[in-house]
Amino acid sequence: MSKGFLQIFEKLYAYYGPQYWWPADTVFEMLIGAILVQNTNWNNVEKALIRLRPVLHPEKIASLKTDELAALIRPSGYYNVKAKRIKAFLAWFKKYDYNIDKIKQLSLVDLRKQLLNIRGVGKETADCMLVYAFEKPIFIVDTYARRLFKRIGLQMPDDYDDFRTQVEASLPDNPKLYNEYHALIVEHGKVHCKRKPICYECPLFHVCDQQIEDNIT
DNA sequence: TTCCCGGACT
DNA sequence: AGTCCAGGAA
Repeated sequence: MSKGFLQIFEKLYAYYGPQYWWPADTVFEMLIGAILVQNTNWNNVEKALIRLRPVLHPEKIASLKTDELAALIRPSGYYNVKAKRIKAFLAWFKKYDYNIDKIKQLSLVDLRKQLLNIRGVGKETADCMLVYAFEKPIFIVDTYARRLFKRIGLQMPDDYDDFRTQVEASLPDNPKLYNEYHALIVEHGKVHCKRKPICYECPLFHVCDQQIEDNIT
């Protein structure tokens, strides 16, 4: 059991410390950021959020035309697509009077289904919203998690939900844990477990199957 | 599979 | 000039 998902979490946490995610001033900003960050690096999302700041409020963004919104979020890339997605999300959000607390009262399963019904919100985006906006306990499967667990030597399912439930099976039902775990995996993916891995001083070196010959640096 | 798309980094 | 990035839809 040296390669359990909880043990991996603990090693990452011991090395990187608390990550204080999601980096946003308000829950609404987090929700918008979750759409903006799709297949985009965070640096470009920040540029878009700075331009959005003056209208970073549900009613204000809803009152913008889609192409006006697209112009504002241009630095994040895919701006025409993302403008429509933000609009679609807001249409759903409005049904709850833009009230986060009302949405939090929904069950995880019900809320997740509703989020996945929004055009432009897929599983990863929905789960990010569930964890970082609505404080629900769910494991976020992203490219960093797939790469990390595969590299460590665990054989994981390709299917998103199969992957997710397999990880969740060995973790306590704690929203704070899932919040920290995803943040730690992203940080680890950026610092050590990159596409071309940097295994020097990797906190998971001793539980990883990565061949020594790959460890140039 | 292909399209959507900017910006930092190599 | 080429690559990569907190994806999702058609």
